Amino acid sequence: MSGGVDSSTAALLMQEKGYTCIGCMMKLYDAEQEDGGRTCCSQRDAEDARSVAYRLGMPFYVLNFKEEFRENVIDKFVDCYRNGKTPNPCIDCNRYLKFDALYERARILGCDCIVTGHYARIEKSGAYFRLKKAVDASKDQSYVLYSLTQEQLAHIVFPLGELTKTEVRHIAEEHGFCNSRKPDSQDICFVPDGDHGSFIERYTGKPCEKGSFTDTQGNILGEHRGIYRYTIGQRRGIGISAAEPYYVCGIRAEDSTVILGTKEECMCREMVVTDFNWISGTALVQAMHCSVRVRYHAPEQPAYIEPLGQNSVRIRFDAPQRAVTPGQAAVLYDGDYVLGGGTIETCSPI
RNA sequence: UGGGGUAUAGCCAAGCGGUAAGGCACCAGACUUUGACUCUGGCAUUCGUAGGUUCAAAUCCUGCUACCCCAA
Repeated sequence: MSGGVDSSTAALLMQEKGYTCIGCMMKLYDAEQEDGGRTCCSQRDAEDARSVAYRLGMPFYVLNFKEEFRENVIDKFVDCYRNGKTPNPCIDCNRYLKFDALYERARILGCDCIVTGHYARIEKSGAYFRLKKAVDASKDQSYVLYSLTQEQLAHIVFPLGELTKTEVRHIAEEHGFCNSRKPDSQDICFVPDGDHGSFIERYTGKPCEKGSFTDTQGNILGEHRGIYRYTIGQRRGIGISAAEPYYVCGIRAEDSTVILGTKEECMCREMVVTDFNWISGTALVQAMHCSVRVRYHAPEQPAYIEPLGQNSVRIRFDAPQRAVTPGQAAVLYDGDYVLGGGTIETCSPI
């Protein structure tokens, strides 16, 4: 229970189905500042979660996962950015914390399954479990859940998968939850001010690591404030005026260079995706066509998928895509079902 | 110390006597359980400077200053 309306409502719905539940909140880090509840670990969030648990008559535990979070989310986040890539910490948090560390702890507590407020569905199909998009397409979170294994899927329940956000808020309101109108969380929870560049400098203790902006020909256009402040496709924050806006179309960590170009120069046709997880538990053997999502809120794009060893695939889009970004997740879909996903390792310009 | 040209926001730039377009950059919101993208809004009481003409001047005239080009 994060203290938000979704996990609170999930707890309620599970209890209404007759399950005996305990409320758990993960303490993931020490908030640098308490700034009005846009994080997931503030004092306020804990009070909200506890308040709901109390109202539902559930025991409520705050579990300390600061060490695991630091190792598997924050450190990875920082390393990823410093390697010129763009991390997705929410995916790592799901993978290593919510559905791994917390799952382990839940078993110790004698629980049969974990319930979260994610908007996604799990379906049993024969001996297998399938991960499916939420009914509310605008809130669908299947993208950030691609790393789930069959074993995990067998012990997870997503009670909100069939509901819309509006319905969830309505249910929370009806039950008098104090967080029924709480704004949706946003930004990286451990960087509440949104300035991840400065966060990385504070965290590593290293000052601003400047370097050059160049165009795609290698001409120097200016000086940047650290490669970790940029991501592929980014327009704002470059500070160079020209006839056309500049977009980041490449980041070279070796010599700390950020390559700028036009919107067209950010297009990509093919990428290699590693650390791949197939929801079915069986790796792809034969090349195939399916749909691919390369960012959270983006429609899937048709593409051709080829296996590259056990854990990697090569993906060629039917049509070029803009700003495909190493470090971000590529998730494969067959209609509403998630086939699997992995981390974008490299992408090649058109 | 001969001739010519240009000076408009952080950058580029329209305007050519009637009350400062646009683009880039920047800022603020919206969107968003990652980073981005995108969208909306804001951004020169003032046109290098000092005077003059005019009901009215960024626009015309004069001086000055700065920069650029061509000759030396």
